[in-house]
Amino acid sequence: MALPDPGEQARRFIKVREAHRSEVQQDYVELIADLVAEQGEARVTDLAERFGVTTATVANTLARLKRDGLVEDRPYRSLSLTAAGVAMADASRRRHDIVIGFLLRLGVSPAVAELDAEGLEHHLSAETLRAMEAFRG
Amino acid sequence: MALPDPGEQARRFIKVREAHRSEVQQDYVELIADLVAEQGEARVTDLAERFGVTTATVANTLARLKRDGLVEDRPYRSLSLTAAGVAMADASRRRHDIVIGFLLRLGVSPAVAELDAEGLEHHLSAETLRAMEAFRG
DNA sequence: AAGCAAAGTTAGCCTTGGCTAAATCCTGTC
DNA sequence: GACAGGATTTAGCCAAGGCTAACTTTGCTT
Repeated sequence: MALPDPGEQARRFIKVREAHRSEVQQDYVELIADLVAEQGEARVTDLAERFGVTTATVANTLARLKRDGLVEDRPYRSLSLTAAGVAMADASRRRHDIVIGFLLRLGVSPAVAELDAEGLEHHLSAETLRAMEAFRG
Repeated sequence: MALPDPGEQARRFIKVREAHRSEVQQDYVELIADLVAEQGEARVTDLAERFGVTTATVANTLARLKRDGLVEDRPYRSLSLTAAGVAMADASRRRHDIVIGFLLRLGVSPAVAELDAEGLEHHLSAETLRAMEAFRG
């Protein structure tokens, strides 16, 4: 078990740190899209309840999403996504579904599949996602 | 595709945030253990190079690891782990190897397996790890 | 044994993403 | 049409984990 080349190893960790930076954004746009689809609107209170944080934290995070052009800036209005936000939400949802389906076929229980998918889905390369899609029990 | 129960969904996101908090610590103890095993010692410069950060960042992070009783506090000396640090490193390495082996059997290329494993390994429940161990091409 | 280069540490800054408390806005009810 | 209460935002705090720049320690070389 030789150690990897230092530069190669660094590239891996840098990749993980990059993934972390967009994780929260992806989770937010995905949940906003889901709420709009299911309930017609997404409110700050809903996000706070479902993420398990305070509404102040949601407001803080939304400010970054607005700054980055993912969420419409309409204070005191129901949340909605920009075109870029919708695109990110679609990609996130698709990936989320692939991971869930894969874990279920692997024999993981539904509850645990949903639990693990939430953390897993942000750290999968295109190649691994394809392998998961191709996998049939 | 109904939305999950709000409390259930919150528990998932809280779990991911908890995992994030120990990720860096696990990566550090694992790399320190590997370096000691392969090279006889682990130096701050090695960690910085392999994580892709500055030595100042490593020193900063090591201060937290020392505070938390995972790394021996011996300034200007080669790094070594406490008993707790060794235990965490062993668990991390075992999990890392399970994930790598699983991805390879799934058909993912070695380079991508190493890349994805680095992000993946911190978000797997015991059940999913068992399923990955049991999986044979 | 001195000096210098490399290694390590410290100081001070930034962003992210949590929090509480307080202020502000909106809305339904009377 | 006022107002109470719920929803939202703002202000100010904190820790983690990045950075640069400056300083200290170590250890090699001569």
